[in-house]
Amino acid sequence: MTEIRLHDTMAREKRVFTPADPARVTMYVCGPTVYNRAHIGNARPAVVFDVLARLIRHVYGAQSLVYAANVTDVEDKIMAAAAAEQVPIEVITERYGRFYFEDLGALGVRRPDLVPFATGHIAQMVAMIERLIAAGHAYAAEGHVLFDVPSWPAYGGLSGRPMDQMIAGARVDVAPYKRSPADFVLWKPSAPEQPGWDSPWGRGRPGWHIECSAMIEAHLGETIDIHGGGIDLEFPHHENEIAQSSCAHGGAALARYWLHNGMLSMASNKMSKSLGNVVSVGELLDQGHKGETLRLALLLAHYRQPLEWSPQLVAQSKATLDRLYRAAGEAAAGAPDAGVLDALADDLNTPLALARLSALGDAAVLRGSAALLGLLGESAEAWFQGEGDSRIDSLILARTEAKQRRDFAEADRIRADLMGEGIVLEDTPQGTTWRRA
RNA sequence: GGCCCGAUGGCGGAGUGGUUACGCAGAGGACUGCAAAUCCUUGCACGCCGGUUCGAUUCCGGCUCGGGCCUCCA
Repeated sequence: MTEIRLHDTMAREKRVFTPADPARVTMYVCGPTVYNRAHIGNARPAVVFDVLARLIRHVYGAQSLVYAANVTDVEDKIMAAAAAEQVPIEVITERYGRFYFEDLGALGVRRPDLVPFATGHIAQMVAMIERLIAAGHAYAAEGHVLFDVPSWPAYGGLSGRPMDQMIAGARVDVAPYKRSPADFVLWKPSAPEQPGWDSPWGRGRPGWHIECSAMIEAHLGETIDIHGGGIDLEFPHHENEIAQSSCAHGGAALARYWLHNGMLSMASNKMSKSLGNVVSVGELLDQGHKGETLRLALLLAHYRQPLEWSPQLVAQSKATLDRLYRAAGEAAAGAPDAGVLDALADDLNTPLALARLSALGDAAVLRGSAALLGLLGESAEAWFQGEGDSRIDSLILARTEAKQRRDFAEADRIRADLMGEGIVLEDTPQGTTWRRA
């Protein structure tokens, strides 16, 4: 069996991956807060962990993996978006939740096995909070419930931040109801016009971190194999998840391997809505880029490295796919190449896997290997031509006839006109084909 | 200020204690009516300063630069 090695953020090194139960590998990845259209940076973890899911299924069996990714559908930004449109939050979350999965689908991302929504798990969150209070790790104060960070000495292990230093370094105004500046909210009160649920602490809503802990427990268990997400979630989100889950489970580890993808940048800064340097997946698709081109662009760099998004990156991705599809032709997928598989098994080294992919000579092996990356999923004809076009076909016929009577001026004029439309003609021994540039 | 990560050729991007991938772009050639595609050939790099070593791009330290995070926030 192929040995998978993964870089574990907790251990800060690559470790051999050994699932607790190879027949049921559990993976959880933090998903989106659905209040607007996903940008291409948001798509990176989805694509990266989709590749990991494909790899695990290849190695351990198609039915071996239980992959869950949440949707946060109650959060202050959602409330703000709903207020701006004067609609209930469900209108916002339903709309952007659907966009999210449409966009990811275009990128070839398979829907995770489980997609839990936060609002569907309020009861589990309340129950977990009650257990944390009973265990002495949380306390209620002024309608809030806070996690008592000093009660959990191991806090900070993932991000490498000693607790005392964080308390000393707190630079924001500390809410008066907090016992320690490091304490974080598990539950907060809702004003009458805000979405809320009844709880032992009054009508309110959950804090951001508790939803992941509760949904992981509900769907995957106390200790999962892999927990993933963007590196920007390492602290505080994942640190807080660990504290909540470990304290609710008698100290049991939340995850055995922690994986974090690097950030996508644009104009040399992290792509983020607050900075405004974003480009949405929808925009890119509307510009005519194929989803697969965007997917490959995200896989051109190793997942832990930062990646600068640029038109050149997309162009390179497109050129690479053109070449791979030419090599793949209409072959059916065969068994994947061992070199490609090994590259992916080595902490998802997609750049090395792609280099080895380029060197493959057998079209069937190429198809099968690319499938591990979720690439080359369509026929070469569909990739290059899309839908049939009778107008172009007739122009090609006219050009062929011109060539036959050696009227090259006319033939070149037709070719140049089509080139102006972004249609490239290629003469082969079997006749003339066309593709979009 | 604190914690963490990174620095490879025009661009993207692997990897390695000693012969330094691969892709894109570029150059030359073959092929073509001319192109395109394809094939062949080819130029171009390991941030700076020390240390360890027979030998460092690779290990260690410092520096510089860049990026991420620093708690109900993105």
